[in-house]
Amino acid sequence: MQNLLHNLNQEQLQAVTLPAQSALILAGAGSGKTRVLTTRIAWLIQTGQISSGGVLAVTFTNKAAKEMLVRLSAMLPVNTRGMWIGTFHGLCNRLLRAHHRDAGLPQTFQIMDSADQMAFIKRLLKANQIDDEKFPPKTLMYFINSAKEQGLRPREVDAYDEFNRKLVQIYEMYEQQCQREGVVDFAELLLRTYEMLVHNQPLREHYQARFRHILVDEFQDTNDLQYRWLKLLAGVGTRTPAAVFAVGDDDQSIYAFRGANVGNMTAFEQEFAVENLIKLEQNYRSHGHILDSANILIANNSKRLGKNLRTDAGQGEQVRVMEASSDIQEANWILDEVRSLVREGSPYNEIAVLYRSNAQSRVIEHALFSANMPYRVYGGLRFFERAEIKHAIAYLQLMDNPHNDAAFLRVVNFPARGIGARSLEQLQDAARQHQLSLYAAVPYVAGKAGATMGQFVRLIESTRFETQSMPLPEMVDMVLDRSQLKQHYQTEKEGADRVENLEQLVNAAVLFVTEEGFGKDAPAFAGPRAENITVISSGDVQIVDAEAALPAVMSPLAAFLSHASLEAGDNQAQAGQDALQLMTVHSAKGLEFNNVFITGLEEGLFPHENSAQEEAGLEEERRLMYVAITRARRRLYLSFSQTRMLHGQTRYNLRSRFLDELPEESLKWLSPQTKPGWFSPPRKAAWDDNPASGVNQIASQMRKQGGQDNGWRPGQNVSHPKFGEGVIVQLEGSGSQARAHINFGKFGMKLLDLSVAKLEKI
DNA sequence: GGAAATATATTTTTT
DNA sequence: ATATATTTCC
Repeated sequence: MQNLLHNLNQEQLQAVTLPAQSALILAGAGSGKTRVLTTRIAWLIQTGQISSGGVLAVTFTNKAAKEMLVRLSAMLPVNTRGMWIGTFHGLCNRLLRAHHRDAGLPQTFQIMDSADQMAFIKRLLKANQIDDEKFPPKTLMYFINSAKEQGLRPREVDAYDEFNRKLVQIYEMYEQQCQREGVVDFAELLLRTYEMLVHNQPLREHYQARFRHILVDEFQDTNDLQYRWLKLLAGVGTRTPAAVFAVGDDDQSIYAFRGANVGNMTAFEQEFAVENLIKLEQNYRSHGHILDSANILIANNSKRLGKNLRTDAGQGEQVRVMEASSDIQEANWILDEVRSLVREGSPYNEIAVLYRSNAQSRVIEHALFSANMPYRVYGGLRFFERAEIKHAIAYLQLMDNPHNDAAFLRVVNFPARGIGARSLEQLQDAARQHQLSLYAAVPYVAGKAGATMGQFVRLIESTRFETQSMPLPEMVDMVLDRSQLKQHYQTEKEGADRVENLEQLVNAAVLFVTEEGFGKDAPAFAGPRAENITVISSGDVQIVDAEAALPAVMSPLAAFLSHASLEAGDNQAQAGQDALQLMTVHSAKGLEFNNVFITGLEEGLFPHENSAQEEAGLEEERRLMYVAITRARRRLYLSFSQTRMLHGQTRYNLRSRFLDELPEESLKWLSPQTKPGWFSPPRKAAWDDNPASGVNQIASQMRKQGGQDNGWRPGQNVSHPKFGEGVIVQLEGSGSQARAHINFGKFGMKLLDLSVAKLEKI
C-alpha cells in the first residue's frame, strides 16, 4: 500500500483515495492523469473494497486501454486479462457477444468500420435507385450516426420536411439491411448495448450490481450516447448507484466536431451527485515559460471549469517565435533548428513538428527528405486498412458469416474470376426478390453467371470445411492460399509489399491468440469455452455472466475479426529508428516531447477558417493550441509564414491571433518583429541559404501575379474602417471592376470592390 | 479487366 | 497542387 501511494502529491493522493462515490477529477495536461486512474484501481482492489472483476474502466483508444493494463499489472499481482478494461466499443462488443440473443443479434455479427459503413450506404442507395446527388452518402452517414448518438431509431426521429422524411426512410432501410447481413456499425455497438440493458431488467441489474466502480478516462470526449450508457450502467437513480470516477480536462476538449460534448462534465457533476471535484494542477512536464503561455492563452476562453497549471521546474527557456516569408522558408528554418538541437545532443524522436492540417506536412517533408533527415509522419494508412488486408479479412468474414454482402462483393471477383457487373446485377435482383443475402441468392441465378458464382460459393464452403478444426493462424494462412490472394499479389509486379503484409497478417493472428489467451490450438471456429461461462440464476431468469476475457465470449475467429475492425493498428509509419516526429496537433494529444515546433500559426489555418466564424469553434481551436503548447517539456518553437501554398494557390495570411494572446515576456522573437501581415523590407537572413526560397521567390511570384497595379497587389497590408487590418490575398477584374479578396483575420475573408471600399495601405 | 481521362474536394479522427 | 473517386474508352 505504501508503495502504491507514496509517490503521489497531495491532490493525486486525495483523488486516489476518495470514498466510493462519484467524483470528477479535472486533470490538467501533464498532471499524472493515467497514474491517478490506475493507482485508484489498484488501491480499490488492494484495500479490498472491490474485486478485480467488479471494476469497469473505459477509455477512448485501445492505446490508452493497453497502457492502463500494463501499468496496472505492474502494480498488482492480478490477471489483468480478465478485467473489464477497454474502449467503449470493445466493452460493448464483449457484452453483445455474450448476450447476442438478448440484443437480437446473430452470434456471428460483424463490425463495420467507417469505410465499410460508407461503402454500405453507397451500395444501399444504388440498390434502391436513390439519387446520390440529392442524398449524398456523406450526409446520410452523418445523419444516421448522429441519430444513433442521440439514441434515436428511425421511428423516433422527428422529420419535419420532405427531405428529412426521406433521410429517415433511408435510415430505416439501412437498419434492415444491417440486420439482414448481420453487421453493426460503431455507433450501433453502443446503442444496441444501451437498449439491451434498458429493456432487459435482470441483465441490467446484474451488471449494475457487478460494476460498483466505474472509471472513465478522457471524460471530456464522451458523446451523448456514451454519457447515457454510463448513466445506465452506473444505475443513476437507483438506490445503489455505482461510484463513477471521471477523469478529464475541459481545456483539452478538441473533438466536438465528432460529437464529443464537454457539457457532459457539468451534467455529470449534477446528475451523478458529485461531491468531490478535484483539480490536478501540478504539472510534471513543462517548464515555466511554456506553462505560462498555455495558461494565459486558455484564459481567453469563456466556458471553462477553471484550472491553472503550475510547475516546480523553473521558468526554463523562453518560447521561440519565428516569422518566415514563405512556407518553404519555414520548413528550411525548422531543418536548421533541428540540426542544431541534434548537435546539442537531442535525439530526433524528442523533437516533434506539429501542424493544424495534414496538407501542411508536404513542404516540411520535402525539406527533410532533401536533407536526408530521418522523420516519421503519423496518420497514414493503418495495417488493417490496407487493401490487401481488407481483402483477406473479407474472406475470413465470409467464413464466419457468409451473409455479409459487403465482404461478398469485395472479394467475389478478386482475384478476378470472370464475375462482372452483369452477373452481379442478376445476383442482386435475385437477392432482392427473395429477400436473401447475395451469398444465399447465388442458387437463384441461372446460366453461366450462376455457375461461376456457384464456384465461388463452393470455394468458401470447402475452405470452411477444410479449416474447421484448425487454429486461427493456420486457418488464416490456408485462406490466403485457397482464395488465391497471395498468388495474385505474387504475380503482380509491385505486389511484394502486399505479399509481405499478408504474411504479417498470419503473424498478427499468432500474436493475437497468444495475447488474448486463446489456447494455442483452439480451433478458430470454436465458440466460447464452456468453462468460462458462469450461469447465474436471478429469480426465474438465468443470466449468462460475461467474463471479460475474450475466449469466454467469442471464437478466436470472431475475436480476430472484431480486433481488425476495432483496432486498425498503428497509424504511424516506419517505427523503430530514431526519427523526427511529424503529426497534426490532434494526433499529438496525449504525447510529450522535449522539443516541439508548432508551425503555420496563421489566421485561416490555425485557427482554421472554418472554425473562426463561431465563438464555439474558435474556442475549440484555442484549446487545440493549448494542447499543442502543453506537449513541450523544455523548448517550444512557434512559427508562421507570410505566404503559403494552399490548394495550388499562394495565400497571404495574417499571423494567428493566438500568438498575440501569449505573454510577451515568455516569448523570444527570432525574426525581427513586423506589423502583423506581409511585407517587411527585404532582409538577408542567416537561415535563408536557399536562394530560390524566401523573399526572392515572393518577389518573382509578385512579378507573375502583379498585373495592373494601382498600388494594389497581393500581400499588401491594408486597413479598413470596419474590418481593421487585413492582407490582400487575390486581385480580380480591372479598372472600376477591380475587386480584392482580403483576409481580415477575425472578420474572415472579404471580397471588396476596390473603387468603393475605403481601404488604406499600411 | 484495366488503363486513361475527367471530375471533385481539400480541418481535425477514433472506434 | 494533389489525391481520390468516378466515368469512359480500348
